[in-house]
Amino acid sequence: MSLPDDPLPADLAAHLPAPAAAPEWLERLNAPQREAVLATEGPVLMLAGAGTGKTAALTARLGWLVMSRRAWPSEILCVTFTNKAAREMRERVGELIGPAVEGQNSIIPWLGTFHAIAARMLRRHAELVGLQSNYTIIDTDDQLRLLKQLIQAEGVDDKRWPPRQLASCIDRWKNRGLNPGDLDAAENEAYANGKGQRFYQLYQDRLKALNACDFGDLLLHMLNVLRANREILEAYRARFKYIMVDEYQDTNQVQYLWLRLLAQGRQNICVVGDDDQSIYSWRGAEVANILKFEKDFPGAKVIRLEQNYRSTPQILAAASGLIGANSERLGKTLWTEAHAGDKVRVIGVWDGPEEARRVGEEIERLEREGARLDRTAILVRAQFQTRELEDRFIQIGLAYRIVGGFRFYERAEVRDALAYLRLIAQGSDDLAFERIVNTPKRGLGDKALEKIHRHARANAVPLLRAALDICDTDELPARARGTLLALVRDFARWREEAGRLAPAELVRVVLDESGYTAMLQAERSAEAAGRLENLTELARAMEDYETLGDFLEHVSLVMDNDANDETEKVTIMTIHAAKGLEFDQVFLVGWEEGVFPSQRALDEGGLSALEEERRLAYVAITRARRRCTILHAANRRIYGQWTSAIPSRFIAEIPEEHLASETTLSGGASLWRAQWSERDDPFAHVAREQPARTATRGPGWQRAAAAPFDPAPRRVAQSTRSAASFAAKPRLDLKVGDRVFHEKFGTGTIAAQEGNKLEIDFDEAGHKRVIDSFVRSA
DNA sequence: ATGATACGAGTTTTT
DNA sequence: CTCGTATCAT
Repeated sequence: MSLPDDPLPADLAAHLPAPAAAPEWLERLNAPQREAVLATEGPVLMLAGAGTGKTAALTARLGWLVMSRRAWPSEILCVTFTNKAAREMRERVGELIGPAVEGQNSIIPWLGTFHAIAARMLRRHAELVGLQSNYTIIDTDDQLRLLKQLIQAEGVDDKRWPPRQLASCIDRWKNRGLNPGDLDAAENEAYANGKGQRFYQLYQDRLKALNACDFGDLLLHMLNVLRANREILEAYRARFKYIMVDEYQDTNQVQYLWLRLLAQGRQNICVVGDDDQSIYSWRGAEVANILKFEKDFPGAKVIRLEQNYRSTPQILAAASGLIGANSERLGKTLWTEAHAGDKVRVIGVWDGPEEARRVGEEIERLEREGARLDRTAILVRAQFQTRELEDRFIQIGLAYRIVGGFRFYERAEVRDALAYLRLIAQGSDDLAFERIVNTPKRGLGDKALEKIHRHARANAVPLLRAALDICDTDELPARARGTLLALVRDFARWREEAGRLAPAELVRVVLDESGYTAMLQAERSAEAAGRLENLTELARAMEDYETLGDFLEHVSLVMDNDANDETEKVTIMTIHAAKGLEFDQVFLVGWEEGVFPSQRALDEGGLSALEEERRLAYVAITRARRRCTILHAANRRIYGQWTSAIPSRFIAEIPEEHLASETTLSGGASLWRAQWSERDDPFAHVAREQPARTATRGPGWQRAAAAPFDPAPRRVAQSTRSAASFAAKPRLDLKVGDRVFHEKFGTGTIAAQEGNKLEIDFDEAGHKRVIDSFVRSA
């Protein structure tokens, strides 16, 4: 077995500097980093604490392998978890060796995410798992629709056994490298009383029939290929002289098995990770993989990167003290040469709204002192916490951006557009057809679709073809037949045009002629405006691709939304999303029992879940370069219910000498702290103090955390007016009664104007107070 | 076929 | 409370 050759950069050798000379960038690394770079042979475990220059070391190693001519770029496998990380590494390697090989569009061809690399390998071996090499990769949305169809076809109640649950089972199985035949009885029971295996098998069969696979399949199929075909495995082993893996603590079982197969043989595998930053066990990551690396690869060289270049000693000590409470660590001692800096601040407030006000004030204060908003972040445990902050920031006119939520290609409008394109590229893409047949509304509902389906099954043709055929019959009402025929003809025309037009041009034409654009324009909401923008953005992204096929092949794996923001904004995001990032100022909100650590972790996951929450807290604190402020509220409204809350145990676990506590509550922070040392059980005193007031409504997890609190909190004075906007002059171009447009709330009518603050009755969002600079005349 | 209301569920997220 | 889905009524 030999693999098709990658295009080797033929001019590389000619342009590389003499191999003997140690490049200057190698000298700039610290001793352990350099050691990790130069230890090219044999297994290496690089334990890289937060902010210790992990990426620098990894990219230097990659560069060194090439420049010392130990391997051609195409002989190095370098795996990351996110496209972002892959992109960053590619850029940085480019800076090291790039000048020598300018013009190469891919300097290291096998540098990418697990999924991108597996997808690429699988294109070569698709037939071995019953797929064609032009298979499509379906996303979660398609996956769920497909599963739902299967569940209903089997006559199983999809209320009692939601498709989501089945999807997560299948995902879990695939993450663990299990094929349908590998499930044991217990796993089989996990869905619909022992129908787990059957549905898994049905789903795989259906995917095969559609020439499609899901994300999990990319790795599992490839694992199956490597396991079943010795000669293919040997060919890859021969090819990849060196293997590098980033964020090894995040690998799941199938990724681990996949790597182990490839790395055994030469044993030139270098993994980088930090067991203290393992925060993805809930999606299959196994910290055990990094903990047992030395056993898997005997004689592995363990290199610790412990010099931190990011944070102040105070922040570092706070984080180290906290993570020290975890067991089963590989153990690192982070140190820094930086000056002491401020202690970590802990601020106790009365309730959620006060927390948001306080964060706003602190940020405005820092801003006046010269801090940059784009180097400031507010990290939350869960997405719902962003709302209060957002409300407050809109009110005081503080520029912010919220990271997370839906990724670009997951947005409905983008997926709709992609469905059109997929159907143009492949008329047999039934999932795409179903998606857009009545979007925009064309009067083709369930009835019509059902008939098309029947026709398709009867003649064993794809839905699009069946739609054409059914127009020759009188099965559909004349009206529906007309629109359907028009749609099918549109597709025929678009397919022709696809050959002539650039992809970006094609998508504009399609969105226009299908009426999709018109549909959004007709809807005058802020959301619709945003959607139109997203579609423009999609077309722009397509300009980088030559053909429609090229674009579609890459879109599901490597599209993400870098909001390339022009204005300086504060970032609000989850701690998970912040991993790998750093900010001068970090605000950590909602550090209360039940919020962080989350109640779910406390209820369900036992000690290991709590320790993961603690690692999350560690990640959160170590994002901060200069200043770290933790907030917690005594009362919080969750799902409409006021609940009282006690400070997170994580606050108590931070060594006191690195904390500066303050509180707006009488009694002070010391009171809370005292309660903590009293008992290990976080709920002990809650139960003691308010035994009779257990809530009878709401999800169990709020009940366990705290008794409902009433009456509504009212302790803190209302309306701490933002200093920045206090004396501002009103805009002369606006007056009460004017119609205005706000990018978040849509159109509305001005109800009152006071200084630069407006009260607006929005058509959809209701009555809001906003700063006038955020609206324009409508 | 489409809009209106009831109902239930409700961390973390990448590919 | 607030969202999305499911069912129902038009």
